Amino acid sequence: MEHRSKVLVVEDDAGIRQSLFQTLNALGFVIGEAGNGEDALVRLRMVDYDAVLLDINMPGMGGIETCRKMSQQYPGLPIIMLTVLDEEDDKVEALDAGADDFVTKPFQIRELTARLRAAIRRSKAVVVAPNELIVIGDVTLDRVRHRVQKLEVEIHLTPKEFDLLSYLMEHAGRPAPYQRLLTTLWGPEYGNEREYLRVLVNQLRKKMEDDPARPTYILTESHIGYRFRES
Amino acid sequence: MEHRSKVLVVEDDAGIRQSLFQTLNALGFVIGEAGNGEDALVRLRMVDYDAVLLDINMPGMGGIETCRKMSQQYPGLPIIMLTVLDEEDDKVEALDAGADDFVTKPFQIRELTARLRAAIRRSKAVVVAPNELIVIGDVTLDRVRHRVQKLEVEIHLTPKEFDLLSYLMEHAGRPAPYQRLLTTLWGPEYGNEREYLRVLVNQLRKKMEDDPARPTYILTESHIGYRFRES
DNA sequence: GAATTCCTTACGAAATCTTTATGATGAACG
DNA sequence: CGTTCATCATAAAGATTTCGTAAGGAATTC
Repeated sequence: MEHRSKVLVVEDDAGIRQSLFQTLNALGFVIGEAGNGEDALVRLRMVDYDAVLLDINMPGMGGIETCRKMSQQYPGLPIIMLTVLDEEDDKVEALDAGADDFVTKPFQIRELTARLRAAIRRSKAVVVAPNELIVIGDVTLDRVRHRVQKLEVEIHLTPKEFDLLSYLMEHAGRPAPYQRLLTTLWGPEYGNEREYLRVLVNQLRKKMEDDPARPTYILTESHIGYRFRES
Repeated sequence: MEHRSKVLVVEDDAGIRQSLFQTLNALGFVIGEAGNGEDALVRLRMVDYDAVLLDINMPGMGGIETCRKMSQQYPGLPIIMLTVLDEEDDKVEALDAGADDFVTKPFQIRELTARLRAAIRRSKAVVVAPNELIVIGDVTLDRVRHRVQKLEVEIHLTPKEFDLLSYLMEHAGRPAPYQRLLTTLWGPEYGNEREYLRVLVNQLRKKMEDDPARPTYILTESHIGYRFRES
């Protein structure tokens, strides 16, 4: 079930590469390795990676140049660069070359994975947006046919309920503030009518949550709004 | 390889200035000197310094006033003030005037350079990574998803708690004065209600510190405010 | 006109925020 | 060296806001 993200590690130091391989592999990532930029580009042509971990200091085609080529050839591919402390100027260049984020060596593996996951999540989110089909967990929302299914079973929603769910699922993972929900659902002049929202959420939960009192899909962010759980 | 940082030392006492010059120069900094505030501002126009070391007690335009002018004219320029022991009010004023950090005289050169380097690193990092993910130690704060994790496990925070942590982590390493925290969290009319802040900090510590009585993340700067530890 | 959808109100429960009180800590002072 | 005073930490109670839920009526659709 759980989709293991594929990450390409590009690093000339075989020791670091090895250690990254072991650690990330143990954490559930599928790792590909490359010792230089050219090699990395070849591997990208063969395998569909979810992200690239790229050392900025490499002999031959350097990290910056590799980064530029990658982001040209594979726009949207998350690239995280490994930089050394106090070489902040490199980062500006790297950003320009299309890097998404940085981790400075020596790094904590926790920070690395956190940024890696965040970058992958972001890249996926972009794909979802123009898509007419959103699938999260057991729930499938078809924006074209205006239909919602949970575990292959159709759930009948009223138009307002559908719009709410649609908005929440599109922004799954991040809280949707009351105000935004109200204005997108009812119009700009409605901004304070939270009661409407409460009632609507309640109806929606009754239709799609196993236990409306203990929701697992539509979660409430107290004082802020609501958010759909992510994947 | 290592880019030597340029630091402007502003200090009226020629002896201290001289000694700072020698020490910092030996440690790899490129030093510019100014004997008063006016002179310092002139030099800033000519050279692109990475940081300023500014004595708070100076004849003519005092350190505070100089600091205010500098941070207005060069926002983002790290300013570290040299204060004398037990002049807490000066420190608050200095922070308010735009200083990043301070070192109390008499100081250890080690502490001075540590703060100096930290301030420079921070200033560069801000330009480079306007990131929604802040990772410090075991704590990860995601501003987009409005979530905080410590060691991969989620910590539930109320909105106020989140805002406080968010501000502290964003400014990690430098002291956040009461006043600023109060006005950013409660609004401009709140400036003296330190009790609120104390209680809020206490709640936050209970949720994220291993031992709230001996905090390692949210440190208190006596008479000044609070400071999130850096990396 | 029957069914569906939507709007509106109401109220107990829960979460969050504010306020007060008390003990601990540490610096200032005689 | 003990006292005084201010700040800080902490707990706990009280006030306020927000949430969930049911229910009734208006508007709309079929």
